[in-house]
Amino acid sequence: MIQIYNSLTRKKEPLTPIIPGQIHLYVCGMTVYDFCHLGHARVMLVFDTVTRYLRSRGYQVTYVRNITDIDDKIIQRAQEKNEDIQALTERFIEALNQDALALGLLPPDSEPRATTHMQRIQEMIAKLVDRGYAYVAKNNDVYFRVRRFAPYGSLSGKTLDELKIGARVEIVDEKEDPLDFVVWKAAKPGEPLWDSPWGPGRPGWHIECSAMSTASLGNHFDIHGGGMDLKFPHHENEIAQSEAATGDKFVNTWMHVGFVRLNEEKMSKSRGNFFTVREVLKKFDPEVVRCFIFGSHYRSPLDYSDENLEGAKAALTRLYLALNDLPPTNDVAKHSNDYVEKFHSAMDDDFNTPGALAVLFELARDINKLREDGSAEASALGAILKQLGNVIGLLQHEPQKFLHGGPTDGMSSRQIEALIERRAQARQNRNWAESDRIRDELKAQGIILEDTAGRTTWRRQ
RNA sequence: GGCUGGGUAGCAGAGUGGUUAUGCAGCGGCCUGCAAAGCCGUGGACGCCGGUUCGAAUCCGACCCCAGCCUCCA
Repeated sequence: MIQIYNSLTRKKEPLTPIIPGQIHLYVCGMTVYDFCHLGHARVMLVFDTVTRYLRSRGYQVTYVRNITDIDDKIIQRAQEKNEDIQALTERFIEALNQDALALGLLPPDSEPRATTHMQRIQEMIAKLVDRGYAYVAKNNDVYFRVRRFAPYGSLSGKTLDELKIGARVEIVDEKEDPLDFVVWKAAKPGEPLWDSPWGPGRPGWHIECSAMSTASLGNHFDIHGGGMDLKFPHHENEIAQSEAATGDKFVNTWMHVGFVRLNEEKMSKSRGNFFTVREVLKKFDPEVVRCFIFGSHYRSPLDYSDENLEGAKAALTRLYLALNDLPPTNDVAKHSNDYVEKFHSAMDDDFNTPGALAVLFELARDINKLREDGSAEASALGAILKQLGNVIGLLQHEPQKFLHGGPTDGMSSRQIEALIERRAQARQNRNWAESDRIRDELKAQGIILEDTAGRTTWRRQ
């Protein structure tokens, strides 16, 4: 039984699909005015793995990840750069696609964009206005009437009065209540606009996701995900708008991914303390990034540092070393089900990837042991290791390709192998001084040699 | 101030009312020309104070500390 922690109830709950065997999943994706950083990568990797895992367990998953391509920040950035808004968003959507590909993310089943959902957005706003949940203010903005929606605050655990005490919201005279939020913004000079029954303008951010998610997955769907920082107000507002407009329950399970931190501080665009995906991938293999992200639970904070990435690399190298040079086999390992069950029980428990990784390390150890005993069963266990690794997007390379991979500015394979050949001759002549000199020379270039079973293998540090 | 999440061995990081997490690092051994990798063994932990219990790091209560949200943010 798969259990997922639901932010709405603050409890782990059994996954019970609305339509048996199917999971409809919506994730708030990027606002495209800059490159993805590691925080975005974490969210995308987590839901990539949620999707992969649920599919491996037999669910038919529909994974929708939206693109916010109209928003204050985008307009602001376009003005700063003196660039056309659409040119700017297209540029960063292309960058997003490159990063997603580099990270080995499965493409979502659909990637709706806010700008292509204007009709749906306006239909929802019209319903909200009709039903008295939203009102047109004197400045022609349309606001959601927060006090009209009784459950408001249930996701974030706040009451309206608590919110009011700490309110930092912009005071707009036109609002009936300072906590009311905008669903349609009247056009300002120089800003992009769409015609609407309330005059020319553009949608508020929150209504975009309400419209895109319900358009893609129906009024009521299984899982909605995003970063922790979206819980309030974004997701709280989505619930209010969607349920007020459709009259249906919106989402069963809310999943929120913890922050990536840098020096104990949240990594974020507004603070400017972030590493982009492309910067990190210059230094580390995408699977190393995956291994780093999955080394902690998706809801916990995760501290980025080069040391921690190096640790993930060492861990992943251990797994690949266990798989390296295993002869192929069609045999099935005797105890394979034990490992698979253990892996599943970790993942079934709210996607406990660190627990799942621990099973992979157990497998690696048992493979190494069987190898030492000269048992042919090592290969069969290797197949299980690879299969389970693949479920979370790891161990997809040929082991040798991973071990030989790394910075492309170093020595070429040919140069390395020539030196290994020279060293082999020295060793044959029991010229240990020369042999060790060559090994040290390679070490200085980040190449590790291993003499095993009468031959020498190498890998990049 | 309110709300949310967290404090686990040198570091990272799961989990659990009594029995090995796991990875990196340490120590001892095996293997090796020496290494590396690997295997075996091993030390070291659950923020503080109370309570419940035969037994709590795990449950309950208070407290301290950290991060985040309450304005845009994944």
